[in-house]
Amino acid sequence: MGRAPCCSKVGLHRGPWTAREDTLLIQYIQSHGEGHWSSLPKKAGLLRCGKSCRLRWMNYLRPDIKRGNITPEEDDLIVRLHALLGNRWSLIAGRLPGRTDNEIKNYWNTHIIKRLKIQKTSTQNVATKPKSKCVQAEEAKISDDDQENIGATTKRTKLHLPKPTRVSPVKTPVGSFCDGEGIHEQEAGFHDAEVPDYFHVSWSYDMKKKDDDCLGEGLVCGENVEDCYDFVQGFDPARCQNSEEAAAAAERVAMPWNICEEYEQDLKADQDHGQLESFVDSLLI
DNA sequence: AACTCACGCAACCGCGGATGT
DNA sequence: TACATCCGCGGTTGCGTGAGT
Repeated sequence: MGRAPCCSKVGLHRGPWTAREDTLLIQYIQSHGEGHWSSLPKKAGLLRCGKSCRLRWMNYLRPDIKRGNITPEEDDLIVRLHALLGNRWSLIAGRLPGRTDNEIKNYWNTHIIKRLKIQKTSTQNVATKPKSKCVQAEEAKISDDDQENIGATTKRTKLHLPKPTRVSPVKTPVGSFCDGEGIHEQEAGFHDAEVPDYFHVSWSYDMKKKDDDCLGEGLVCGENVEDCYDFVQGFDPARCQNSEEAAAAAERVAMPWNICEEYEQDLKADQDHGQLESFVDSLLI
């Protein structure tokens, strides 16, 4: 497995981009399109490495990038998606049109973590209404992060979670969903006794490439049953308090809930894993 | 006015999967 | 099959800037 040499090793420019460099990159991509990043700098007349060009384009120069502050709606969606997906910033960004993974990652690390820490502190000092388990889950993650950061100050270690892949073993599921009141266990909806293999079809970058808005992936392709269930229940308009909230939830993730119903009917009606595998595949095409 | 400090964000780094030869 | 290269990702760094003293 090789690795492209970094800029410093081949004497290329580093650091902030100049207006001239931006112009060269924009002009080249406008006339030749994205891609072939390794050869792009030379062709475009840039003394940058391909990775740097790609990063600059993806995170800053792309015309479809949304500028301005993260809205409360986007903030809420980031928190929800992070509870489901963890630090998979590119997947989270995929649900926020115009936002980049880098931007969301920065926003999370600066604004949201700080806010959740403040919430944690305030709720520790004042015992009031029981805290949402969603918030608790995020706080637990943050505490873990703190521990990792403590270690990182003495020795920088990197943890690379395995990329999700298609797996087949059937796990014992624990139905749960997360709403404003917390995580609810064993609620009606999914079936706890039997979980077909296809339920464990994981998030996959390949699948995602087939269709960025492939809604089947969120419905049936979570890393595990909990993820699927959280995702579905967390955004299910049918479980919102009123029609306005439901419409907003549906619009926010642009998710056709008839697929969910169809899926559940299918689950009840047919335990043939082969047929259901095909059903899942059909959703992913 | 000068200095310090904390914060936000753009950019870099290294890893590993995907793809090509 | 083995190796090289490309590409995209998440983690991290470091600089610019504004607030506070």
